Amino acid sequence: MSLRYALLALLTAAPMTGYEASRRFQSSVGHVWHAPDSQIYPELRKMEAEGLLAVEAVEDGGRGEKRYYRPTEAGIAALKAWMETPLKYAPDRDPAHLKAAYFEFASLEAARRTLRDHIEHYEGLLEQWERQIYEVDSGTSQVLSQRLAGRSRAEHDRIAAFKRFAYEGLVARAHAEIAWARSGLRMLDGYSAST
Amino acid sequence: MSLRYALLALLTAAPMTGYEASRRFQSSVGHVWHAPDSQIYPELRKMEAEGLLAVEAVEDGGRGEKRYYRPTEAGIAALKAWMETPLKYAPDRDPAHLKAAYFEFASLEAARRTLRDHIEHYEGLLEQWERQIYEVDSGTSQVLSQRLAGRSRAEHDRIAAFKRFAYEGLVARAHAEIAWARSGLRMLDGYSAST
DNA sequence: CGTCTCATGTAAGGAGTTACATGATTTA
DNA sequence: TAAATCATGTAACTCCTTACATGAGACG
Repeated sequence: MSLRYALLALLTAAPMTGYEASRRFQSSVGHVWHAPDSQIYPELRKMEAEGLLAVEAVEDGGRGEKRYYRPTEAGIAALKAWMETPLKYAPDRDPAHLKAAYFEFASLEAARRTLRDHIEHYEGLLEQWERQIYEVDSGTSQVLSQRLAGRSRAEHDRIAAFKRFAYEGLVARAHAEIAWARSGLRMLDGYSAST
Repeated sequence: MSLRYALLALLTAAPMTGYEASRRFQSSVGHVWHAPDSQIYPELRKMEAEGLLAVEAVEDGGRGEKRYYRPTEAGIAALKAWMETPLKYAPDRDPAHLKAAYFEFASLEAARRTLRDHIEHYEGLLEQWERQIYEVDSGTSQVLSQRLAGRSRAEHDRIAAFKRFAYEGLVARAHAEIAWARSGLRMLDGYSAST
């Protein structure tokens, strides 16, 4: 259910075609809510049908038309309404911690490998998220610049601060995961030394 | 796909009926991989059909029979094989951080409320997870005691250490989430003071 | 001449959620 | 006598994943 709000939020920056939306999704909201093209296109259609998005069709030199999506007032209202309602937290489902809890069924090498993979995984994300923070700070994010166009200075700061805040949380999480996996590797070292 | 491994892991502690499995699931593996009854029963049947579980049916005084599930050798092998294969990480999909990134569409009160809810949510989980650690340390966990029955002392320590390790990771995560939300509340205080 | 990007999806299937169904027995 | 627990699920639905389809123009 969050996908539609992620899309609405993205489209408030500027009207876009489905293609643009799915490209930019990945470089902005997608860091916090992933969705593949195959989900984005149908969802845009559905939102159009429900009156949350308006479409402006533009001729595109012989090869059909481009469909620019833009949130309607109902769309903006839906986004705001979602913001006012409490979140539903998805129940915990974490394969890495599940595996770790049952490492007695794994070989020592496999256990080490999964922890190293965990570190690598979160280091990759960390890099992404830190780059996002950098882009917010330096104003190099295209989506964010569009979003800020025509807003007051005070709004700029708030909007950027919120993005920064969200990414900071993810960065902190990545650090916690990496620290955890490292402590696990140390624990495993204790067991390999004794056998 | 992890559900079946969570179930296999649970059933290695002792043979159980579907009902017992779904009760105990919630007080052990369920903290790390949630699943409702409606998913557990069919999955047990499927695993039985695939030869990963064996069933011993016991008469249950007039009202039918109880079906005790126990992992077969193939089941244990499947669990071990899963342990040796690298994890697939689910793409990021985090409604709390999504919301936070677009707080400009929320009222100040709603933003505060979502952060306070976030804190409350993770404080609840923290309590659960810390209780799990306590149960591991004090030997009060029934599932864990069954699992340890008939194993050597060295194995005891390892097995308990892995459980502890898994929960420590979750505890660390909860602390990180709480700290993040608190910092968000401070940020919002800055904005409410200035308006 | 082939691959990349633009531009738009469909189709099949698995995983998870929510709500409901049934009937016995134990506990308050 | 009502509610909780034991014991077992089914059914309908949404969400997400994976793989495939098509056809134009641009780039090397």
